Order: sequence, then C-alpha cells, then structure tokens
Amino acid sequence: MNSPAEPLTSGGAPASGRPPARPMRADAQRNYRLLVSAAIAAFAEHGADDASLEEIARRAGVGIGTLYRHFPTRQALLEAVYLDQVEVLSARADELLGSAPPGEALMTWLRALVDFGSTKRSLTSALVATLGKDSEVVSACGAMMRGSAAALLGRAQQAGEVRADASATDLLRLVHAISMVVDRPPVEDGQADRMIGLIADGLRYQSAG
Amino acid sequence: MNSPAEPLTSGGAPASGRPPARPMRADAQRNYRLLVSAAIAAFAEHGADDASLEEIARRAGVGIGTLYRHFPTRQALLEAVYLDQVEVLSARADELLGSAPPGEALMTWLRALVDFGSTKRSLTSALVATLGKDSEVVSACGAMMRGSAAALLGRAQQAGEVRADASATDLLRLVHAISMVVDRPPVEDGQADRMIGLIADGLRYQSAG
DNA sequence: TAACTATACGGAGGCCTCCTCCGTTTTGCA
DNA sequence: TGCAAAACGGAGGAGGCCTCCGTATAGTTA
Repeated sequence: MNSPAEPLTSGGAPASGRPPARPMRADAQRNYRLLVSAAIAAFAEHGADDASLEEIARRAGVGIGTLYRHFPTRQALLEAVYLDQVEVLSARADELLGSAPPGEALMTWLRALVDFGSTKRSLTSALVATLGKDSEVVSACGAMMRGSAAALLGRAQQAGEVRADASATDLLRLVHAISMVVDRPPVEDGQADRMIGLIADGLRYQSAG
Repeated sequence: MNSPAEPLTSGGAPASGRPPARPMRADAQRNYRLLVSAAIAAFAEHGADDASLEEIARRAGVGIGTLYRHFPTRQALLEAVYLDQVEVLSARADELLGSAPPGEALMTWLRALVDFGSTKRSLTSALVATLGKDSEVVSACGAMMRGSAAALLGRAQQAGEVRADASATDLLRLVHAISMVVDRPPVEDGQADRMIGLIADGLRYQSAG
C-alpha cells in the first residue's frame, strides 16, 4: 500500500501521467526532496499562502530557478507537500498494522492524524480553494487515506474492539472536524485528546436501540 | 436604523472607540470615501486578498501614503468596505420598508442580498480568516443585517404573507449559503433566482404536521 | 577512462507589491 | 489675514514573483 506514488521520474510537475519517463537524475531527486522538506517547514510556519518561495529555495540550499523547474506553480508545490504528508501517514498506518494490537493501533493513528491536521488544514483549504477537488493528486490522497483508515478500522472491528457499524469515511470526517476546531486561539491544551477520547468511547460502546 | 455608523471622525483606523474625537477635515473625508469606493471595485475585481493597495490608491486618485494613513492595514480597509456595503443594504431595507408591499419588499431585499453576496463572500472569508469574529466592526455589521432582516420579515409576517415560524437569523444563513454556491464555476445562469424562489415558496406555504 | 550530450543548476534582473518616512500643502479657526 | 494642526503624496528600501540563459554535471557510450 505505499509505493513512491509518482514523482522522481522526470515528468516535470506533478503526475502529468502516461509516458513512464526516465528516472530523474540523482541530483534532481535530491533537490526535489530537499525542496519538499523545506516547503513543509515553511508552510507550517507561515501558512500555505504566505510562505515565500524564495525562502523555501533558500532553506533547501537551492537556487530559485531549481524550485521553479520542479514546481512551476505554487500549486504544484502544495500538491507535492500534501502527497508527501499523506504518504507518511499511510506508512505509519502500515507500521501500526504490523506492530500494535488492533484497538490501540487505530487510536494511535487517529491521534497522529489530528497532530498532522494543524499543518494539513492550511494546505487542504489552499488546495481546494484554488482547484476544486478535481486534481489527480488530491483525489489520490483521499483514496490513500480511506485505505489506511479502512484497514485499521476493519482489523479493530474484527478483533471485536470497535463497534461494527462505524465506517472509515465517517471516522475521517470526524477527525477532520476536530482538526478544524483544535488550535483555533481560544482552545485549551489537551482538548484534542479529549475529543479523540470521546470518539474512542463512542467506537467501543453502543447505546441500546 | 442607519446613521453613518462610525468613521469620518478623526479616530484613524476603524472604530477605535470612546473619545468622540473631532470630525475629520473635509479633504480627509473626501479621500476616505474615494478610497472605500476604489477598494470596493478592486476587491470585486481581483478578490480581497489579491487586490493591490497601490492600485486602489491610484484609482482613488490619492497617494499611497494617504491610503495608509486612513487604513494602516489591509484588514482595516477590508472592514471599512464591509461596513460600507452593509450600510447600503441596510438603507435599501429601510427604503423598501417604506415603499413596497410587505411580501414583495422582503423578496426584493433577499435578491439584493444574493447579488451583493458574490462580492461579500470574498470579503467575509478574508475577514473571518484573519481575525476570528471578534472585531467590533464585524459583529456590528452582523447586528445591522439581523435588524434589517427582522424588520422586513416581521412586517411580511404580520401581513400574513409569510409563515410565522421563520426566523431572521435562519433566513440570513440560508441566503448566505446560496451566495456561497452561486457563481462557483459550474453554475448556470438564473440558478440564484431559482433558489431564492424556492425559499419564497417555503416561506409562503407550510406543510401540515 | 575519456569524451560527449541531455539534464539540471543557479542567480541576475525586470517588474511588482508592501510599507515607512518626511518635506510640502491645505484646511479651518482665531 | 495669519498660523498651527492636520492631511497629503511619493520616493525609496525591502522583499516577493517569475523568466531566461550561461554554466556545471550525471550518466552514457566508445
């Protein structure tokens, strides 16, 4: 469930598609990764709209021209960052599937999701704002998340640790909602945890009727 | 219900408050208004985030320094524009209250609200995004809108032209929702009208139960 | 290993925006 | 009419966006 997903083949910007294209030169791959890392930091720090592309190039130790060759638009960089982060989450899910007891694995992953949320929120809204949801990358990411969530949830359900009528999609929506609320100014510490805890209970017990 | 509401008294930026302050000099008032008009046009044209402040000053026939004296931040200008537009709508409501039959007055105003919506949407989200809702100006505007809506709605209800259980707040929310949807790319002409029409019917008839 | 070429790099430069600062002009009052 | 307080306006520094093109280098072929 987690192959490198796309870039690092000389297709230029994100997923232009068909022709397999030869792999990117080693230095190009290195710089691509450096840029994405720098962008993650910068977006988290200044928001996806206000981070300066020149600063991102600077942080990556790369010329501005290089940034623009890899990511012709701010949008392209945004998508790459988003994809990268989703892949990390997906990998974490795979890891948890193999190493933690079902119920615990699910809860740990949900917590990771909320942490990630504060970064992602700014990204998501920036993405959706500029290009609807009809980007290949965005929908691919959605599918990936649903896949991970479904795997963890399904296992927890089979182990009888979670009620059977919960759906992966609902779960993601719920966590997304929490991300939106958390970290808005007037929010105490630990609120996110309490909300997740609440969901945990909801998943475990089911009222009669 | 519609006094000049605030500025044009030398308080500087928006509503800093208490001390009544002396009235602004004539030239300052003139430039203030010119700037707000230019900003309305520019925001409508390029969006509240992307309109250039220098261009706004230019359109207003005023130096950039003057713009910054009146509106120390982009935010301040945004608020002033918002206030201005809300006042226009409020005035329109007063006018309709005195001149049109109750039901018609209400529907006419709602239509005006949707038209205004496409401009306002960009404004509203920009405002709320940058400063929560805890701005004096923003909440004052909210109150003003509720006041106008309540007056028109109440009169239509008393005349028996609209069901009695509709609330002004709900009505505003509904129209706001329509504004968000309308004028997104894949939307045919006249959709806004049809949606408003739908609300009109909903207001007039009530299912049994 | 050496030579060669497709790829990739980097940053100067043009254009624009933001915002500050301060010398000049205007207004309104005495 | 004279005079301060208030307001004006724009030059200029900082920094962002994006393009263009001369230079460097990885990977390939002989």
